[in-house]
Amino acid sequence: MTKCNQSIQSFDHDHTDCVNDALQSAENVCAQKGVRLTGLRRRVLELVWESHRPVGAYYILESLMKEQRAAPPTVYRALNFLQEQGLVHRIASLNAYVGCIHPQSSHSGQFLICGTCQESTEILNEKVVHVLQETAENAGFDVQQQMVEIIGTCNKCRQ
Amino acid sequence: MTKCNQSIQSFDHDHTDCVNDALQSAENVCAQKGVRLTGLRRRVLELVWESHRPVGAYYILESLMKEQRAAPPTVYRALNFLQEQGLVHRIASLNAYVGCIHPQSSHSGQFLICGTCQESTEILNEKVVHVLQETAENAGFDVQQQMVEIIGTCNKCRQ
DNA sequence: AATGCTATGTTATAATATAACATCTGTCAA
DNA sequence: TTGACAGATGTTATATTATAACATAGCATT
Repeated sequence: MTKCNQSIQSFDHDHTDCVNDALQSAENVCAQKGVRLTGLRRRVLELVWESHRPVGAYYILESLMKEQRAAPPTVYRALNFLQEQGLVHRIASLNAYVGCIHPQSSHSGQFLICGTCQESTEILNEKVVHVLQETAENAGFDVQQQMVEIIGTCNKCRQ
Repeated sequence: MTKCNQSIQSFDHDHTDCVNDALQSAENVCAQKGVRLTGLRRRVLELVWESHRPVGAYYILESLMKEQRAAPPTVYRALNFLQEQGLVHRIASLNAYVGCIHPQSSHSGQFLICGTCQESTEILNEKVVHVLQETAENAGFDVQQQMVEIIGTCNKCRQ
């Protein structure tokens, strides 16, 4: 069975597996880094992963409020933690969050974002990473993070 | 005298020239496209250009309010127009706007954004444009816009 | 148990952006 | 010249996204 790529194969696999894999992977990453994946943080990560689309903080908040008392800072703090650990990415052009598909390797996210269905596919083009790094270096610029967001229409929606 | 690059040479040139050039260029672009660069739009563009940093919509609003009655939609509509005409870019990671340094040629913006001084330098690396285009195409994705924002520390601030 | 650190709760508010509808202004046809 | 239309702007209200500031709880170490 194909693995979830946060979008491309949305409907041809059992997404529960993807969520579980992501959570297990997160446990490992956090254990290795010596940081605490608390119940709350774990649950927020799960909520992010359950959606095939990038989800807004307030959407997560609503889901969370069905289970417990929660306010915006609750969610934002969890999301910030998850971002810092490389477990989720924030997509700036959508003000939304999406699970990272390879949290083991540190990297900046590159995304194909469909304006029609809102699904987002994370890609990782090393060539782009390097060229951008090089360009920045030539300008004496020290890179901390690369944000690449490509907005357009996905294959499914073009048909 | 060097020309303004929205940041790199901030303090070694007469920025008034840059602003004037940008406004003149905008007039030409709009005339050519048959769209109206009204007084308001022109003034908003000028305010964007006057700053060497990307400016927020509410900053522009405040400036504008010193001269005339204005409300958020006034500013957002002008900014949207300017974006559509390729005269300004919106930097998603800052929720801020910056004048485009080559509005004649249509393109997506690539930016080096300094986290220390907030200055942003627009770059245009064709290689990146092409590689991203290619990557997207291979996924059957139709690109409408490329957003590249590199966050880090600029040369000046590293010293 | 006392201490201190991290995480979470709670309240309020800041910052960014848009909806919806009213009015004005310029253009062009009759 | 006028009136009819379209596009631009004004106006009011509100939606959406995010953080500040301070209080409390939970856990680890001594």
